[in-house]
Amino acid sequence: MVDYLNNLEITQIFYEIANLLEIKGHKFRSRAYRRAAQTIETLPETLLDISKRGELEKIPGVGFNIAAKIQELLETEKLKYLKRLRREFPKGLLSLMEIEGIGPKKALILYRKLNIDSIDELEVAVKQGKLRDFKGFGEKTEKNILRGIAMFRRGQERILLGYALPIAVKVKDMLEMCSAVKKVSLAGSIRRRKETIGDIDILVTSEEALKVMDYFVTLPQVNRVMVQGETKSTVFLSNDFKVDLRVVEDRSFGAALQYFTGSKEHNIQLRELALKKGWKLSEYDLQDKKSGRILAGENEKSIYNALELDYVEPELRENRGEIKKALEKKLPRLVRYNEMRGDLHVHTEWSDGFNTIQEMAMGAKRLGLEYIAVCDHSETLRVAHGLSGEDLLRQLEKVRNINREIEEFTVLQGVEVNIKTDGSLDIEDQILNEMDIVIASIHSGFKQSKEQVTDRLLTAIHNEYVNVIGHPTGRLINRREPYQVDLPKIFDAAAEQGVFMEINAFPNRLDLSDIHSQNAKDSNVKLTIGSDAHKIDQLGFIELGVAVARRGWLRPEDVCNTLTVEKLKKVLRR
DNA sequence: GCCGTTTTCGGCCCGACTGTTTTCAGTCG
Repeated sequence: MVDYLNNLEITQIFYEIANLLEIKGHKFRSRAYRRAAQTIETLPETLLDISKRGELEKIPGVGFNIAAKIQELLETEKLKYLKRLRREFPKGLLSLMEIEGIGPKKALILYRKLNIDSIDELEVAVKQGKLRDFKGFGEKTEKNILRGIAMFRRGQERILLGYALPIAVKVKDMLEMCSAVKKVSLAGSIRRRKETIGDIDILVTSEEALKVMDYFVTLPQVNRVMVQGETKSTVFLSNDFKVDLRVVEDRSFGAALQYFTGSKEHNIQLRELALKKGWKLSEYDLQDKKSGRILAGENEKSIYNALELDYVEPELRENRGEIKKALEKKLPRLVRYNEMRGDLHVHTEWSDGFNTIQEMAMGAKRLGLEYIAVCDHSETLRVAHGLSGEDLLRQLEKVRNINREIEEFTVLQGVEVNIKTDGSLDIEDQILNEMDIVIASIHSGFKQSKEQVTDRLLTAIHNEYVNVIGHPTGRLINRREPYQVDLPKIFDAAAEQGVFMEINAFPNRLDLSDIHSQNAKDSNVKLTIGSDAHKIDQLGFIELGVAVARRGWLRPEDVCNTLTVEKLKKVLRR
C-alpha cells in the first residue's frame, strides 16, 4: 500500500514555502501559504479524502494553485515548486529566523553579504564584528543577536500550561496589590488555556501607566528587563519565563483584552470582519473609520456583539470555525470549570501514588467534588507496583469501608488496567466485573505499527468490562511522540461499544488533545476527565482537563464528570 | 496566492518598541 503524505507533513511543507517566500519578499503570497497551512493543520479529515471528493478548493485559504500543489504532493510525495525555492536558499537560512530579533530582512542580508547560513556561523561572525558595517546593524543588534542565540540554545521548548498557570496567577496577584492598578487579567495563550505557553501575557488598566511599569519591572521575581515602554513591557522571571505586560485605560479594557488574548489568526479574521463594515478594530476600540465614532471597547462582549457575533469564549479563539458559528449564533454551550462533580482517574499509595485513599478522597472533597475513581495500576506495570486481582479485591473492601465513613462523597473502585502488547488485559474479567470503573491504557509497545496499536485498542474496547480508554495516544508533551494509531477507527468502535475516551489532565499528557477530543465528540463518543493525580496537590490538574474539553468544543452532556454519581454508575454499566 | 454584502482587481490587521536613523525600517505579537 502506498503511504500518502498526511496533513501534518503537507502542513510542514507549506510553512517552509511561506518562510522562503517571506525571505524573497513576497509578503502576501507567503501569508497565503501560511494561512493554508494553518487551516490544514486543524482539518478533521485527511487531504486525501477531500481530494478524492474533488473538494480541495473548498478548504478556506486553498485556491486553484495551492490545491494543485496538494494534489501533486499526494500523487508524487514531492513538490517541484519547493525544490526550486530551496535551490535559491540554503536550508540553514531559515534557521537564522529562529533567533529572536532576526526576521526575513536581516536573515537575507546576513546570507547575501556574509554567506552566513547557520546559527553557529552567525555567532562567529558577530563575535568577529563583521556585522557592524551593514545598514540596520549596530552595537546593540550584535548584543541582542548573541543573547538570542544563547536563548535559542537553552531550548525552545514551550512551557506546559499546568506549570505556567500557577506562576502567571502569582504575578497577576502581585499586580493587583499595586495601587495604580485598576483591573488585571491574564491574556494570550494562557487565557486561551493552550496546552503549552510561549510566554505569559498580562493586561492591566490604569491611569498611571508609568507607575505600573516601574512596579512591574521591579517585582522580586523579575530577573531581567527586556523591553520597557509606556504601555508595554517585557521581562524575564528568574525561572526564565517571559512575561509581557500591557497597560491601557479603562475605556479600552475590552478591546485590549480581546486583542491581547488572540489568537493572532482569530484576531485577523475579526478585524477583517470589522473592515467589511467600514470599521476598524484595534486594541483601543472598535470605531467607525469615517466618523471616528467609537462603537465598543470597554468590554469584550460589546465588541463581539457589535460585529453581530455571539461572545466567543477564549478557549475557542483559534480560528477553527468559531467565527462562522458565532455569526450563525450556533456556538456550543461549553462545559464549565465548576461543573465537574468528580475526578475519574486518581492513584493512591496502593500503586505508585503518595497518598492514601482517604487522603485523596478528602482532598477531592475540599475541591468541591462529589466523587473520585481510584484507578491504580495493574499487575504487569511493575515499575508502578501494579496491583494483582487479589489486591484489587482487598482494595475494594477498603473502599467500601471508607464509603461508609465519609459523608456526601463517594469513592468509586476502579483500576487502570494495562493493555498488553497482544491487546489482552492483565486482570481477569471476573475481577474487572467487580470494579465500578475500568480504564484500559497502553503503557508499553509504543513502537508497534499503526495496525498493531489500533488492533490492541480495538481488542480492549471490545472487552465488555472496559469503560474508558486511558490517555488514548500515549504522548508526553515535549518528551514523547504519540504512538501510531488510527483514531477515527477507535472512535467509531468506542461509540458503537459505549466506551468512553479519557482526557487525561496530567500537565504533560493532556491526552486526548483538544482537537482529538472534538473529533471524538463528533464521532458520538463521550469523554471522561481524569487528573491522573498521584498525590493530593495534583488533584487540581482536573482544571487542565476541563480546559482541553472546552478547547475541544465539548458541552456538559459530552463529559461524564458532569453526571451525579448515581447517573454515572448507570452509564458505567455496559 | 486568495478572495468578494465595497471589489473578478486590488486589496490583504494594527500598533508598540527598538535601534539606527535624522524620519523610519524591521521585528514582534
